[in-house]
Amino acid sequence: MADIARETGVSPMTVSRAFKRDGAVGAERRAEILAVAERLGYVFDSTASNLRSQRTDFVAVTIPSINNANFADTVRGLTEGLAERGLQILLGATNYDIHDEERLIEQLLRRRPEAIVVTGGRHTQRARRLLANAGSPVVETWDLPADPLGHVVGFSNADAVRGMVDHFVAAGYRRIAFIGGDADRDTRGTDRRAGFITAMAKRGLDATRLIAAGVPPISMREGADAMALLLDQFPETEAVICVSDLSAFGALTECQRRGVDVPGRIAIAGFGDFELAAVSVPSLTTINAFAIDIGRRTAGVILDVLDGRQNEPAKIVIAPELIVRGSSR
Amino acid sequence: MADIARETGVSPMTVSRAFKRDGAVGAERRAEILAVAERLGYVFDSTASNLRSQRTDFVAVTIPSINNANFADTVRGLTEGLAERGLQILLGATNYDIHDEERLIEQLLRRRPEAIVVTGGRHTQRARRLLANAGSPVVETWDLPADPLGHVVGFSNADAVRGMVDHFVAAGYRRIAFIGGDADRDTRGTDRRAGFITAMAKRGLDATRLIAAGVPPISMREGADAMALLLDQFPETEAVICVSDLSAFGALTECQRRGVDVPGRIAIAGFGDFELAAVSVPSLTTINAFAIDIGRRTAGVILDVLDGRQNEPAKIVIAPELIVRGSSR
DNA sequence: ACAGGGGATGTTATCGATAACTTAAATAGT
DNA sequence: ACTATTTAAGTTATCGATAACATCCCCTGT
Repeated sequence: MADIARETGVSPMTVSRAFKRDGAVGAERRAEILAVAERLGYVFDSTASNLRSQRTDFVAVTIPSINNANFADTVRGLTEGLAERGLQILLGATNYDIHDEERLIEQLLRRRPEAIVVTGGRHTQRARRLLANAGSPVVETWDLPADPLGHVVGFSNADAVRGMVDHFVAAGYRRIAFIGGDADRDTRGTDRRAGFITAMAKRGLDATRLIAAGVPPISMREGADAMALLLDQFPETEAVICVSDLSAFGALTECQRRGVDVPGRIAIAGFGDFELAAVSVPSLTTINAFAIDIGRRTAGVILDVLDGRQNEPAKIVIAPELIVRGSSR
Repeated sequence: MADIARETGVSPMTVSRAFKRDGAVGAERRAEILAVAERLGYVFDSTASNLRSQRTDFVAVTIPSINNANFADTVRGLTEGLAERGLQILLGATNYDIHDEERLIEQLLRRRPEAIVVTGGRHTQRARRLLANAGSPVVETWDLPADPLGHVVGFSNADAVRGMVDHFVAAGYRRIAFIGGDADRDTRGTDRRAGFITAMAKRGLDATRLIAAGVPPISMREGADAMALLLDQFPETEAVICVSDLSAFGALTECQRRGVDVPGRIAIAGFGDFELAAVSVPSLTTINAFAIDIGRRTAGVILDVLDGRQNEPAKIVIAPELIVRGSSR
């Protein structure tokens, strides 16, 4: 900046102002400064700006995996919502592990983000403390934690699956199974299974047809393997709810390989309304959790908080939508 | 740090050293300092560190879309390879648009990354200038640019599709079509189509069965629409190569909806070896571009450059693998 | 016993932009 | 015509860690 200032015959402060949107600089002078900067190949150094202004224009985001269309959609909604204010996403993946999450959160907080968005409401004790002390707004998403750390934009995974069970029972299915992972690593998956069990139990139905298909998040392949197990172990099953559309699709393909009619012999439901679910043959009954809206609404909350329009912890409840398609009645 | 120093009875410099891996601090003293820091709820402030040390421990990465399993895999490979050195990924999406890419690159360079990884070898003139002047190593991936900016880890998209055409011709197919997007936004998609055309032309085969199915990247749905068009316009087609596995799967489902036998009546191939391709029924013939290896190798190049083990521009050529599955002979 | 070397610690100045304050000029208002 | 207000600059000090250099102490070898 000093070079540009010398070249233009102004003070460095004026150069600094020329690089800000609302900087108090005359229009032609600003144009000249920016032209000189471009000619010299100058690129603004935000590390200095970050330190002095105590603003980084980062929003930290943790998601379980970047290779998941649902979370990617949430990130997209966030990115779009925050871009207009010049806020950049600093993204990290937790690999569905709350200890990895703790490490990641600490790393991210060192960068002094303006806000931090986490996926889910279950964290290690230390992660909770770090977030509470961070001084920046915290938003928990994709869940409705009983004891929120700050703001919440999400829904109850358990309730969503309960809705699916209710629908299946109303449609006449009774012997219903659940396919999920074999550990509590993926807290959303665990909540979905819990929702299945309570909904079945409430109606006096057998809630023990549970297939565990590998370490969460389970893949299409694992969904297929799970369906194979299910057909062997519980051949009388009429319908199966899978923890995600990916495993549901895998399960569907296993039926196709075995010549098992879907939905005639067995109905299948997934979760997440991935594009796959709409396109596959048959298309998949599923639950749309409005992933991109979670991102958009989260961005809205963050902007409101940073602009002082929102002071109380926000709680935005997304209502997942049941989508009945060809894989079930 | 000053507070911790006072509390512990050492100088701030010693506290600073205690937070570095190889800092010259006695083991018990370091433990005491870290304990005091934890008790005070101190979180290291990297903004100051970034400025003074002129190191950010960021590696900037631009990908076309985060909602793509291939690019997500590359990011995963990168993340894993760089994590051991404490390097964090700063990720941005270009939306398959080189003008968005230019803006993104400028934004990212302001953060002074240690290196920058871009997807593809086609950039705006200004983006090229920015990258060339950045002073940090540049790696172009997922392509083999004729005029590289720096390091390259990739493969020829055109050659990969040529290999697929060769295979199809060897398998006896002659009337072969290509399904892709309708614009040159996605340069990899454009290269793949070009590879198809030259390979067909070289063999004297009709290379005009080209279906454009919407703005790249084309979705499963658009792949299905494209297959509908193809079956109407060129009903004699024996095989179709799709720009990606997603569109190939969409195309497959359209055949299933219409009762068109795959591969009996028409063969289908995709690109990318997404999990979908291995699981679907029939499974999809495709090309594995080893996305995760691109990420790993790129991480390797970056570490080599930063450690001074690599001074010349690296050119790492990945050999895509043809995977023949049930959707073709 | 003493030079030489390495490990642990302290001191000082600095990274590069900008917040906060001040000043000068221009414009508006009565 | 003269004060009040706005606009466009300049000055100075600072954000918080750390590079670079200096110091001290302990250990080793001869």
